[in-house]
Amino acid sequence: MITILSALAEPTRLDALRILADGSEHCVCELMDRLGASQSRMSRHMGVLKTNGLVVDRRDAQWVRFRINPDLPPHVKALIDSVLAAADIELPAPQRRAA
Amino acid sequence: MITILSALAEPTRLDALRILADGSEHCVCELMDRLGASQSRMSRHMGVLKTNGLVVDRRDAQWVRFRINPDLPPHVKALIDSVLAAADIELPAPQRRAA
DNA sequence: TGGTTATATGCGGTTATGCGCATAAGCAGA
DNA sequence: TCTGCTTATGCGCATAACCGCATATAACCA
Repeated sequence: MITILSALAEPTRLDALRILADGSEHCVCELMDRLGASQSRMSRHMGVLKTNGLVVDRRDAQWVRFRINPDLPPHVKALIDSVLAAADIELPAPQRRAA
Repeated sequence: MITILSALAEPTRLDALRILADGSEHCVCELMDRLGASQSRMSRHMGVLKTNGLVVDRRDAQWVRFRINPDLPPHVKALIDSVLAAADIELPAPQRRAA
């Protein structure tokens, strides 16, 4: 639990998880681009998420595709959902001008 | 959110929160004793929880009584509940011998 | 005032974490 | 095989986190 919380307590990792939370696979290069992270930084952060069992990866030609670990224990899945939901509330939805 | 997760990602702090989760007040000395933590360590960890708004304290004679912040935003309260629930599942209930 | 209990904090040391840079390793296509 | 694209990793650095020790602060009581 401590290691899971530590893994979640880092902005780039949390952002990556949010992207992965759509349920589909994303390669490191996409995450780098979308999060503005350097290659080594992104790779290491994904390594942390993988080591802690939060994500799984798969080699696909030159790419490595990450997705949320589909075999996550239910209470861990619930925890991640709580974290992402709380983070969504914390950053208020982008304001758009009234019409 | 990151600061909250960081605050939760430390064993002594998480254990302290679990004790506070009964809803009542607990002084630092009680937390020290129950968690086997030194005085300065316990005081500093409670300071972190306080700084991050997870708990509030109150001077009561020589004691300082801590309790979960009653004004916690609902999504943060839900997050803490998820964490404690997940931690409870992770450490299985202590086995007791069959009769 | 002086002594006791409870809590906070300054300081220094050790370890952990995050980063960039350079480079290695894996894969595909010419 | 050579080249290019993608990802992983060794290394060193800077900073943050955590700890114990000693001391300061606060409240209580005699």
